[in-house]
Amino acid sequence: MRYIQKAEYGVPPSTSIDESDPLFVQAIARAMQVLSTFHEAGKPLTLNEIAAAGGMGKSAAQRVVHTLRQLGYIDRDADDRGYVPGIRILDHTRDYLRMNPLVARASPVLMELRRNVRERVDLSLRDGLRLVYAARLQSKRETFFATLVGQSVPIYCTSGGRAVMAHMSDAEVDEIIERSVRREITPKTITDPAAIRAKVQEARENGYALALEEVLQGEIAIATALVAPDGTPLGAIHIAGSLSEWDADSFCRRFAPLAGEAAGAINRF
Amino acid sequence: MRYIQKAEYGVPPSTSIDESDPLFVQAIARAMQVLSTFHEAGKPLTLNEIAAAGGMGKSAAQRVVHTLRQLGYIDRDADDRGYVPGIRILDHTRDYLRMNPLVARASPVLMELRRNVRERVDLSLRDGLRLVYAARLQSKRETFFATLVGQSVPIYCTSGGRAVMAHMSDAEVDEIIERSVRREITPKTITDPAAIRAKVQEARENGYALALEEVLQGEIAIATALVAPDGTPLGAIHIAGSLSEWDADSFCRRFAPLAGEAAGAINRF
DNA sequence: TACGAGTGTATCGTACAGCGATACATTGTC
DNA sequence: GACAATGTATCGCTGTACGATACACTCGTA
Repeated sequence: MRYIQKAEYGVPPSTSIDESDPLFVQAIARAMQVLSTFHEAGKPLTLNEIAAAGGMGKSAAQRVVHTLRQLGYIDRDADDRGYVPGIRILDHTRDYLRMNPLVARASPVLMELRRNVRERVDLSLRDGLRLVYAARLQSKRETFFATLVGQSVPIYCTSGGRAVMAHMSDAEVDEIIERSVRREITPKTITDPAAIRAKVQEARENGYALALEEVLQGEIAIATALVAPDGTPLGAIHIAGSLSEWDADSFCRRFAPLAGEAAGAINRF
Repeated sequence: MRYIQKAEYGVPPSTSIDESDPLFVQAIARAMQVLSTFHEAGKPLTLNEIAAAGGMGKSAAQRVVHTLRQLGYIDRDADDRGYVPGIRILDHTRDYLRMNPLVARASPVLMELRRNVRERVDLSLRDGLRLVYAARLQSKRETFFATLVGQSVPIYCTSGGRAVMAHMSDAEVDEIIERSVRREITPKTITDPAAIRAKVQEARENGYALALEEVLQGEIAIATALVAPDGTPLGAIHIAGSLSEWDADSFCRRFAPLAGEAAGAINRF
């Protein structure tokens, strides 16, 4: 039985450290930490692995896993060889998507956009230094796992990220660049701060952002930002295609106006 | 700012009661219960509402919410009017989908199926008395919210549910029918035990299950079961279309063989 | 077939984490 | 301007969750 690679580019948590907060319930934190262990996992985990990864004793892990299992948030693997995330998680997924007003507003527009664009269309939301995909409308050729809800990518080297940064002050942009662990995800990934700033500036001028093979070989993507009424960027709309079918110029000429229209429709309520 | 209806047909948990289990950490249970409060919510919740819904005191709710907020599993509403689920939830969504072997195996087949079928294609997984949608490939006309990952439907009155029941013993089927809270979700919903058993029997003979407007007006759906090597049904593949474009006969003639093929391809590893 | 290293499970006395009542500060609604 | 909501903070007591340890079981290997 094969399991899918982790392949998570963005830094997951960052969750700034919390200590000696009288309202902070550490049992809950541990539970979430145990669940988060799976972020790094490529296969079902054993109790000891969970304990080790979470920096807790075996007993603690035992209790937490036991409890989460009772509740359906953790399951035994089909072959009874380890623990995997449980299906109850999906209930919360639905709640999140349903109660996020941006997703709610964006969705019909996104569907409409997908009708006019035969390429992949995504909606991503900003979370710290990364963008998390909340809705993904696949094009025909992709694999499902390239388009998972919940997948996240770094801000510094993606079209969506740059679209978002374009709506920030230079200071904020610098801070993001600074705090991001920049690495060459592909050979084409731009990691140099000055170069990133230039791409952001370019996005400001064009009204959309462009990224070429910076996260995935052969992929071209453009994005436009979704902003709150006060101008704060909240996420982005992406259109992604293959360089085997498009060159950068024609891709932009064709899709930039559509992406811009869509973002505009969403941004003015 | 509008929020999406809850519209959850299936009974969410069932989570059999647990008492005085020495390994059971109630703080964790409370955390999950707080998160589950959103299942029933149509709008951002206040602390008091959360406390009341969870049957806990205000202080307890305060601590739990505070903690979950620190960790990113709960956020303040955009207008700062209440609490909503946080984005960190999506990270776990990804883990679940990625580490579920059935989803992994089924996905490519599903994509292929969608290519040949211009209608909506879904993958659902069984959880007790309900089916939870794990992957949804929209057709052109639907709204996004009709096709949310994590949405769940009852087994007793859906095509997928009947496909699943078709692979169970009569006793098991009866138990499901018995324990389900059967109500007429639409006027066409079949709630009579004998009638349900007949539909299951029909599914056994045909190799696929059919449901007409039992959950959604105007919707026709057929489904085939996904089974474990030992024969236990784990979920189903659905193809759903509109009765404004199809009559039942031609829908089945056209799609039943495709659905059968797809399920077959998945079931033999 | 016997070993041993790895699983998951069960038990138990103790300390301190989390409990809940209560009081306060802030908002916006009538 | 008074009121009924909201979210926030404080504080002693108690019972929950802690972690060490011992056990049962399933593997793969020798």
